[in-house]
Amino acid sequence: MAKHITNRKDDYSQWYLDIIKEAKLAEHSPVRGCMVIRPNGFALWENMKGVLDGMFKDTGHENAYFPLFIPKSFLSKEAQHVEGFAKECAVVTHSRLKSVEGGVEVDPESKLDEELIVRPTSETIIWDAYRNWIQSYRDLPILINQWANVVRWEMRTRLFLRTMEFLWQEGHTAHATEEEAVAETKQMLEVYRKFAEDYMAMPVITGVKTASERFAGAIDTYCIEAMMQDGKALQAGTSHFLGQNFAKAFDVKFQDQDGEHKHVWATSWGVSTRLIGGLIMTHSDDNGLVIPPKLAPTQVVIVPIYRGDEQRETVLEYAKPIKKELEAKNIRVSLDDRDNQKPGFKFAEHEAKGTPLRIAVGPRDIENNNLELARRDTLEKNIVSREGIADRVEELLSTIQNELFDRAKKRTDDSTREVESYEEFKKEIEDGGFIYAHWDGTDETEQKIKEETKATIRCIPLAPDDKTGKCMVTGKPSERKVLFARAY
RNA sequence: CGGGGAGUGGCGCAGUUCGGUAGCGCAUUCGCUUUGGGAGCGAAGGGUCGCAGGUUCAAAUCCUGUCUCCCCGACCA
Repeated sequence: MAKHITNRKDDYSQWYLDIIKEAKLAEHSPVRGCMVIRPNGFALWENMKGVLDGMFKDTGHENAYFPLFIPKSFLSKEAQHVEGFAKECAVVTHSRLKSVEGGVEVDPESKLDEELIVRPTSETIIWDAYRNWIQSYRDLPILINQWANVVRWEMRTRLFLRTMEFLWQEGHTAHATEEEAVAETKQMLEVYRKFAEDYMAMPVITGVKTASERFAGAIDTYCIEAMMQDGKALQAGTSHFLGQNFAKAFDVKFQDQDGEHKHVWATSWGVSTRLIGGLIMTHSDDNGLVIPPKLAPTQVVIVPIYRGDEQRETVLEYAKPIKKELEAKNIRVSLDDRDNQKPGFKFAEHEAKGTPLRIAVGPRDIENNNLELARRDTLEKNIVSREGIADRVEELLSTIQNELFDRAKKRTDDSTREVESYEEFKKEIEDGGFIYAHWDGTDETEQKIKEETKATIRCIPLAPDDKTGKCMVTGKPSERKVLFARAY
């Protein structure tokens, strides 16, 4: 049998690329570091967007859109923010091309007075707008999200995980009080956790970033961290408490009930197409992509099996009502009636694409009033009765969703250890996974660990931990263990 | 920016050591047979061998230059 996907353990990078290629999710573009998202990949993204967007609206947010271009001067207003993004910005300097012999060149006459930056994130342009929108405490809070593309001029890229241009959502909120902004930050982190775990079936650890890993311009960066099958961690979403940094930089004040003029409090939060990379690396196997049912563009595929035109008609007539029954339950189902591919090819193809359930019907099944039901996640096949198929499928989709999470959770838990000594840490980190260890809270120690072991502090978990101890490196007192891993 | 690898029909590759005028698999098109795990046979179409110079009677192959992509690092969602 032809096999197109590399073994995971053999070469994880190649395996990851094979999955994307075989599932037709995306491919490299002619422009370095950019990505063409193919229809299969985009359909998945749209489903993810749909769920997230609903969750944002449920928490009182609304969508808006801000410009792609940011005047250079805006980026220089918040010192830390510039520091963080200056090194990776695409800059527009001219507005015209002109024809020359053999092609076109930039018209030097069209040089812009002020260069434009292609947004690496939209805090600055949004806060410039908020200044005009906010006068009174009655104008607050502002709870806005935007779906957009951003550009970060990365040195090294990987499909979905890090591309120069990527799609994301960025929420930007403004509040009258610190407490409210902090609550918003935590609320959105919880939205992300819920989405990752309940929809992507990807277990995550929630926590706060250390100072060195913090978003440029934030007071606190909260994050969700997931563990991939190769033992590396993936930052899957961030929610930032920005304090009054941007309000001060863009002079955004409001008059409070007490008549005082105050700077507003801010948050921002985002998740990106990187989530697709996380989804791939969490569930896929050596047969291809595995998509959790809740997000799968196609949840069930029906593959007819027949010999000759006459049988084809019979089988399709048997299959069509099944499709209708499933659709009546809002199950996303497709009937693969292509006549130019054999069933075996279709089986393999739908496995590569990650369709959660497959129903095969042929003369044998019709005769016995049966169907063959195959799970993508476990590759189990069962002959089941035609009667009550819709209920069975509905239940099975839910089972698959839950079991995908349980398996990923077990894998994550199994890969999570606690260590006491630095020696032990150095040894354990080689096996990948999450490691809890004591840390003295200093930047220097964190840096030293990173240089010596390539491991970073993924977060200081929100989950309570009252076990005090001593830093594994310096022996200085530590209030709690923090989460380490090598990361993407 | 450092280290490694690669550019040859749409895709994946062989051919380069030792120059002789381009080949294989998949895909595509047509025909017939097939269809319960990536079909078989027959026929056909499709490539100025990344680009630019040079050596030579002759260059995918040798020399010089150059561009691009991928992987591993540094940087980062």
